[in-house]
Amino acid sequence: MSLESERQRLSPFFQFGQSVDCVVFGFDGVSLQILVIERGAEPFFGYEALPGDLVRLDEDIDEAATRILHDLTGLNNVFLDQLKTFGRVDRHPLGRVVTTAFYSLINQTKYNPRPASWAVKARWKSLSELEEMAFDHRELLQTALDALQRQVRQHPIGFELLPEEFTLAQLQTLYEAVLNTQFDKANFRKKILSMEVLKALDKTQQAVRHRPARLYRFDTQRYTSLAKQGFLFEL
Amino acid sequence: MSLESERQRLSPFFQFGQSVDCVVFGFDGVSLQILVIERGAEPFFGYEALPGDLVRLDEDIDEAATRILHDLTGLNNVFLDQLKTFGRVDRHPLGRVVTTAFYSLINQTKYNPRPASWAVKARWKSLSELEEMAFDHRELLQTALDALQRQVRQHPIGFELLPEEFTLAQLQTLYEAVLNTQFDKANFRKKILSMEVLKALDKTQQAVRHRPARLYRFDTQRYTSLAKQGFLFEL
DNA sequence: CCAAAAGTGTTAGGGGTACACCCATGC
DNA sequence: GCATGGGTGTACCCCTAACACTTTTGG
Repeated sequence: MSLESERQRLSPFFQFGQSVDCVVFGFDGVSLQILVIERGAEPFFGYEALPGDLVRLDEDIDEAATRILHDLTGLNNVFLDQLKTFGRVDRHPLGRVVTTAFYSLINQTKYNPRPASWAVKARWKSLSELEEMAFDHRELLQTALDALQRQVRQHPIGFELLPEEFTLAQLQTLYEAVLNTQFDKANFRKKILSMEVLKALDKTQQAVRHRPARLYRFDTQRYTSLAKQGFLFEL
Repeated sequence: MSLESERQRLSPFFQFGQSVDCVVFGFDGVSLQILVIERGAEPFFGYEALPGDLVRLDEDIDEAATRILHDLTGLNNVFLDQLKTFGRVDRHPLGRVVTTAFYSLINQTKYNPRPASWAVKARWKSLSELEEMAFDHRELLQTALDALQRQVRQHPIGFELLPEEFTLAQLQTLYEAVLNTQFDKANFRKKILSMEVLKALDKTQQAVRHRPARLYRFDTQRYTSLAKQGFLFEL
């Protein structure tokens, strides 16, 4: 059987739509938030949804996710990772659309709202504020949350949510918000510092009415070289 | 804009093919193996490939994976988990095909070879025996291996690869093969037994020319109830 | 008795937990 | 000085790694 005859035989299968949806996490210093848009097109016009779009025929799936994130936030080089693909037959009213969910962590201090063509507006919402969502987006979100809680303990990705310079207390608050737990201050500090992936700066907080905290920066190079030697980030 | 006009506007996007590929792991008592087929159709006729097929328009993606596995092995209710979706524009010569990779763990003693329509034949190969593979299947395989090594340490999935009744030595050998390491016998036993997820049977090995080992069985119920209380399987 | 693998006990050290305490700043 | 959070030291406990040892079978 030739390539061309196979193409003919299989052509009825080529009727899928492929989309990409992004779960974008941010942190406002107190609680974990996600970026939602209000849909500006049918179906689910006016509903809250995750930012996403159909993938173009000449576009890699990863590229599509990067494009969506850039259109929405104006940011490049943000943390972006594939999560899972959702392919229930009836998940989209317009036809057979398979969606691949991505999750992204962004530093809220760098965020520039930029409603894209498919969105009326975008805004941050904490998890408790969320209303009904379009499609199966609630399920995608829950999957992303589970993944984040798993990943954040085993990979140094929490830093993506903080400003480049941060205090250990901010870092601890972030972990407590994401994991929904409490850590002992002394032990948290010892653990994170013992990994030697933070660079202590000669700077402190300004204008606080208590002893100012030292600022730190995540040392990407150091982490990369440790990781090559088998070092595992944990908790 | 109505639903119907949206359907019209978006129809040019609905030209994707969606496929599913399965990385099926097995264990022969010595080393980790995967199930490969020899392709019986173009493209890549005659090449080794992962078992997979195009998803039908009226079929969920998960269903397609289950179908493929059943057609190939005759087995139902096997461990099957989604891995990752591969969507490079040029990954398939016949057109734009996005594939979702799954990985599966099966008990080789239950396996019934059953070459499906799309395969000339299926066979077990250890990792070192693998030759060039069709499409980007080598990449899918590597991703599956990484996932397996991560998952097997944090979830009690190794048992899926063993007979229902097994010795602790078999279990240790399995872990050593998957993770490519060595464990101290005494410590391995203490660790696994301390989790209390194995049921000790009043049976031993037969016809071995040394002291016969006790047989164990994974206690699914026990694990489920422990997991609900926050217990985490580890190593 | 010997070989081979099953199965157990002991010890030393590292890492985590709990908790008490001191330090620097603004007001 | 006081309130507020930053930052540190210590004692205990458990888990783990390392390793030596005993047990049970077939031949």
